[in-house]
Amino acid sequence: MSDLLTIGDVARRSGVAASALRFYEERGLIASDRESGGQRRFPRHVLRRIAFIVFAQRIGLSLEEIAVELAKLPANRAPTGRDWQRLSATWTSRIDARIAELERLRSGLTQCIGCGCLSLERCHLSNPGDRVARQGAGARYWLGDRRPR
Amino acid sequence: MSDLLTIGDVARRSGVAASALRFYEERGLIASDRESGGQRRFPRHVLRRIAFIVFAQRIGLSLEEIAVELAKLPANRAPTGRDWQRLSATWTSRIDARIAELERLRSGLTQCIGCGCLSLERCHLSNPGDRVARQGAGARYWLGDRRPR
DNA sequence: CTACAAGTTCAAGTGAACTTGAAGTCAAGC
DNA sequence: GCTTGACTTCAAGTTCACTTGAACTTGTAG
Repeated sequence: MSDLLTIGDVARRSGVAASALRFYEERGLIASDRESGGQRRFPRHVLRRIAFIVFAQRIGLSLEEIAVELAKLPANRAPTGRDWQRLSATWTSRIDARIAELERLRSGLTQCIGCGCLSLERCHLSNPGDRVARQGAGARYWLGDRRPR
Repeated sequence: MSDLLTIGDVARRSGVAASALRFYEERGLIASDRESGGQRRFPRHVLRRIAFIVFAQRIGLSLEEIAVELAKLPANRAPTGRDWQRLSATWTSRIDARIAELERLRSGLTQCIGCGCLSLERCHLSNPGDRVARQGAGARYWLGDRRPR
């Protein structure tokens, strides 16, 4: 197994479909060299980047947000453990916020829905806006979202 | 304010757009009577149902799943607090599972990504398949999903 | 050298959850 | 009785994150 991986290699090793990898490349989340014939050759460290993408999605970030984060990595040298940790630090708070929301929802579920306060504006389980359960275009101020404009 | 609400009333009171309410009705999540002229008139208790829908979405259920849950409510009488609580009981475990996953992700973020184990199959932060961060068609067995067929 | 698996691009399709627009009808206030 | 805002349906559009298909080219094993 050489130092450069074909798209098929990367797909097998990461569990991410080749079509998705091409899509990520198109969106600038990963990069590849090209062989003389035009085929992609990925440096091995792309696997780490892909792992990060998968993690981040699972946490609830959009590809666009992930791209922004990944852009913060140094372009000229291979990212160190410290680089990665700096990125992920931001997210810890995001995860915490989402956990807190889920805990609020859990108590709201047993308390509010059963008791009836849920039926109106009194029930403000606050804290909106993370993307995992992001607001559609419709505002839901039951959950603390701002009122629709 | 009478006992029957127009779609505009419901939209204002729930914060859910009228177009979304029509969509929910089409999908069988809520129901309405019609006036002679054909306009919708919603019984007041639909607000509770809508609150439930919004909650459930926030937790991560799809509309289809929510429809299944709501179908368990007694059709012939107004649901009691006990009815609602029976529904939401199922979800508590779901929320707990999602919280657990987020906690795993949080530690994975600081430990695995920094250290390098994330780069390959050794890193199995298990437990797949809730819908908030649901798997796309691409499998990601890094996160414990089954391998693609 | 040839077969054929694996790669390429580009356009179009998918599904979830809605929104938007067009074209028309209803209902409430004056 | 008329105006005006709220409502109706239906079809088509939107965003996200990909996948699928067609038509074609590369690269490797025998």
